[in-house]
Amino acid sequence: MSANSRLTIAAHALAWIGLYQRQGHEVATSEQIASSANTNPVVIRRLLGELRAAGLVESRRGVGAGWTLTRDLKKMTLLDVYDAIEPGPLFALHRASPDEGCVIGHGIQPALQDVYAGIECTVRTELSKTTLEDVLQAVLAVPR
Amino acid sequence: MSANSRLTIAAHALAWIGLYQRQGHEVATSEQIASSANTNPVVIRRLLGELRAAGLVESRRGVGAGWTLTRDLKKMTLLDVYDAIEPGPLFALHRASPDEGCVIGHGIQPALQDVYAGIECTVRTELSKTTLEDVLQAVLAVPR
DNA sequence: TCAGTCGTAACAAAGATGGTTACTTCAAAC
DNA sequence: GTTTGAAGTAACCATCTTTGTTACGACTGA
Repeated sequence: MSANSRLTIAAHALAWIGLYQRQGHEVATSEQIASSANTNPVVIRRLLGELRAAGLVESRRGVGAGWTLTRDLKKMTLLDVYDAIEPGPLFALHRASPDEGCVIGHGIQPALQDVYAGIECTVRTELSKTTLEDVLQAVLAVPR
Repeated sequence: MSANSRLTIAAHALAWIGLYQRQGHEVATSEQIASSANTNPVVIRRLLGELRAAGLVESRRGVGAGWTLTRDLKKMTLLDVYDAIEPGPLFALHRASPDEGCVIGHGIQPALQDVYAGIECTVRTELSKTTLEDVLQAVLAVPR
């Protein structure tokens, strides 16, 4: 597995809902999205549930239920999605606290924390540059 | 666990060896490093083994055995370490291939691949800006 | 009342990471 | 040649994350 594909699936789902709505449909079902992404509807519902908590999508229940976007894809960036579904940092510090009696053990965590913070900052900046509309247009631009 | 701490432990080990050598010692043992990082010597040997494969450190066996740097910490960046120990990409594509019959399913992977490649590129650039000497100096600068 | 879809719990499978033990191999020192 | 200390490495386990799957309750429009 190595890396995780949650950002990929979330972007897939949002682009799918956006295109579907643009074609005149009101709501998209987790079943439809799962079929396109080749995964299980529950996986989609779980992921969209997190996006809903972040205010990116809404869901309706009952007959004719499904998912809708809360705002245009132009106003949604990959950073919004990332923040909604990725809780932890890119790099972790020590699992167990290093030896405070050792010079290295004492200073290594603050030292690395600064470096890691800088990297996370640039990643976030990069993610914020791409909107889901950019993603959708790039998808549509791929030749068949 | 969430994220992984391999880069952290590797940087810790390299800084430790570097400082130890600077203090006049020839070789550092996995036992000593593990004690400072509060982990198991085998974990250190495994990690240093990968760094050795990348040419960053050397090991000697027999009595008085241990680990040495192959070059100065100034000429070693976090990117060198990252490349030595992190095989996979930051973000993964779909685990199972999406539906090629669907417009989104067909174009989503090339579209996201471009975005992800750009992000990896900036992360690598950031990592290459910090040398292990920078890390060691930052460690030594932390007040007791 | 019915039917369709979300909401969610529960569980399993798989992979990554890290910890531990145990044994082999090596090379310097004696 | 024997001893000794440390690397090399296999094996196993525990934990965590992610993903897939089944099952069933909750909701709501027709």
